[in-house]
Amino acid sequence: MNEKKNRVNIFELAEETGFSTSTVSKALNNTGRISEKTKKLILDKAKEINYHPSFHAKVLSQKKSWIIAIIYSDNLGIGISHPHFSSILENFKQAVEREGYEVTFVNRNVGNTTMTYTEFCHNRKVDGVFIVNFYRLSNQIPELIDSGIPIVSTENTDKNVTTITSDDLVGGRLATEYLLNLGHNKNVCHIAGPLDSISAQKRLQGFVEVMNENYVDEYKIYEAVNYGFEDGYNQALEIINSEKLPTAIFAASDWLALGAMKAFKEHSINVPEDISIIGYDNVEFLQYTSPALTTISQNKRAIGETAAKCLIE
Amino acid sequence: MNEKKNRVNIFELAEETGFSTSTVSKALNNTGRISEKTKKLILDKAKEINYHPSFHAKVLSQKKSWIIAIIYSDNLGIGISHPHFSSILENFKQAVEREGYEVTFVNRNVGNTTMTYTEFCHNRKVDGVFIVNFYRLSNQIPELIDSGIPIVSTENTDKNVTTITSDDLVGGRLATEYLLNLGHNKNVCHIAGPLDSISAQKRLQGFVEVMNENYVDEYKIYEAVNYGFEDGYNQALEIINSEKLPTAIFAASDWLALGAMKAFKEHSINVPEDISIIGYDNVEFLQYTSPALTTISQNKRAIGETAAKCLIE
DNA sequence: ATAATTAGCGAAAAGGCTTTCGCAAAAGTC
DNA sequence: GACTTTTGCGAAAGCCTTTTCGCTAATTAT
Repeated sequence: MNEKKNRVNIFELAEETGFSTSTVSKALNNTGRISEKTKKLILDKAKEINYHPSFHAKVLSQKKSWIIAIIYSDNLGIGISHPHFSSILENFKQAVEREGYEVTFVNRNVGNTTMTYTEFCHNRKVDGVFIVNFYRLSNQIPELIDSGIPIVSTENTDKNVTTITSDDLVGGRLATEYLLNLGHNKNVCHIAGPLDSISAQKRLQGFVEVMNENYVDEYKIYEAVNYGFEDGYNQALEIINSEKLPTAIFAASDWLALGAMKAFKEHSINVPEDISIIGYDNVEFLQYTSPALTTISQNKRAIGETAAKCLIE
Repeated sequence: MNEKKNRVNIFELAEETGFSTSTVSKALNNTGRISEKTKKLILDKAKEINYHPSFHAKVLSQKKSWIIAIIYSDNLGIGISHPHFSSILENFKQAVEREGYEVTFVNRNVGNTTMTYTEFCHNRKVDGVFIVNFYRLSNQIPELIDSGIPIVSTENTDKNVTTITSDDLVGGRLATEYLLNLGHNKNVCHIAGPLDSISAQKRLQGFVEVMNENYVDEYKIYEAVNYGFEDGYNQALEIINSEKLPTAIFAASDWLALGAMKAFKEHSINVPEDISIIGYDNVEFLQYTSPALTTISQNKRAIGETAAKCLIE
């Protein structure tokens, strides 16, 4: 018995059972011509000697890696700990894991060289890519799309990429209708997200549509620099400095809403007594704070799972 | 020109440069006997034809995968989207990526078989394991420790595992001292975390120590079932039903604190007028809510980065 | 000028799996 | 019973690197 022997491999299993490696392989992968009897024999033995095919060898010889690459980039640099997207990601992860896949983050500076997204994906033989929360789209994305690797995205990336997103138009409408139903039929304002993002555009569109449909023309729109807390704060300051304080605000994200609330509080404007605010995204923890923020919920579970389903086909 | 050719591999690079594959390999890995001239020649060509060594082949032939496995398990089932741990994880990830490593989540049910942690790690040839927030320690952990794979953990796992954790004892003391300095020298209570966790024990210990040192003996301790929002809520109900309402509370986590606040609010007990609360963990978003929760901060960046450093050695 | 090192390089094996293809035996056809 | 088809299995090539070891050619030492 050699002490420093390597892990048990397919040859060992072949030897133990008396079959050839190819037969063993067929048994394990449930493929090719093989009798039930032989298969069972091999599988039993495999379990007995605790054999698991080497992951990397398998990837090398097949084309498939059972790995899905995550492309994630946010402006805040908080990565995985973003309350909204981490939740989408988690649900996505759970869904793909159920199908036998796993996720990895693309990391283009590996070893000494740096690769493009496409190079990374080919190099790793990843089976698919999930683009989530891409801050400003990289110019490498078109190349990635051309490469033919399946992609889904939470952002509107490209006409050729399946995009999973909650319906921002409907969401925008819902939020606005909520405010109208509260009785605010004048002096309503919308703090929009950065309007170069499709989602911000759609939410705004929903807002405007509902306003028009209800013949409300006294509304105002502010465009935030971004979706963050600070941005909400800044916009609120502008609002406070405007001639007439609105009675209701639809903020395009929960962070914007929170930031705005802080500004109002600092200026002794009470929410919701003096001004109503509705947010967007339904970041989980907000249900625990007070005053609880009314918010339009995006179903993160649905987004994550649908993305997974689409990718796996 | 064959159309359906595979990716450019080391043979191609060898052919292009006129050297053998072994020489090329040496050039790429900066190893073995090779002249500077040859090395440069090869590296230049590599860049030119856009060659990147196949990840999986490399892992297969070396022992190293440059992968670190994450073992994560929480009671809430929210995985990666846990506000506290995701932040630690993100910082850890960034730190190891800087060193050329990447992270993957261990997923024991892969393919058709299910593996133990150890099997998974060997199978993937992972170079290290980061255990973060392990809810109830699995009985597979000892086996993993024995396997010799480097491990660090955020939880007190085992005497043989390096554990990176903020100093809960000091934290517990700080929180308690804060309350004392506010003038609460009687009728203070502590909502402890589940006392089978070391961190809960330490925080409690800190509390008791400071109390004794200041000759305060009028304090009470409640043990929450877990660290969550609900648990805090439930404990607060108990507190409310007790004979005498405390004037200050040190909660062992921000969630506990938040849950408690909700209960108090429902019973028209105002925070901080009627009762002071301090939390623990410094979950980021809490700075955005109001009333802002005072909290003992755990430096998640430091934890993540230190863990990374320890693991890589 | 000769002997002893050293530097530079390549052939081949190892790492562990899948898959094609061919062959013999078993089964089915008339 | 002769002929075709199906079935079960194995040899060998492919996937892509790294690494050991031995062989020249170039240096250095004497």
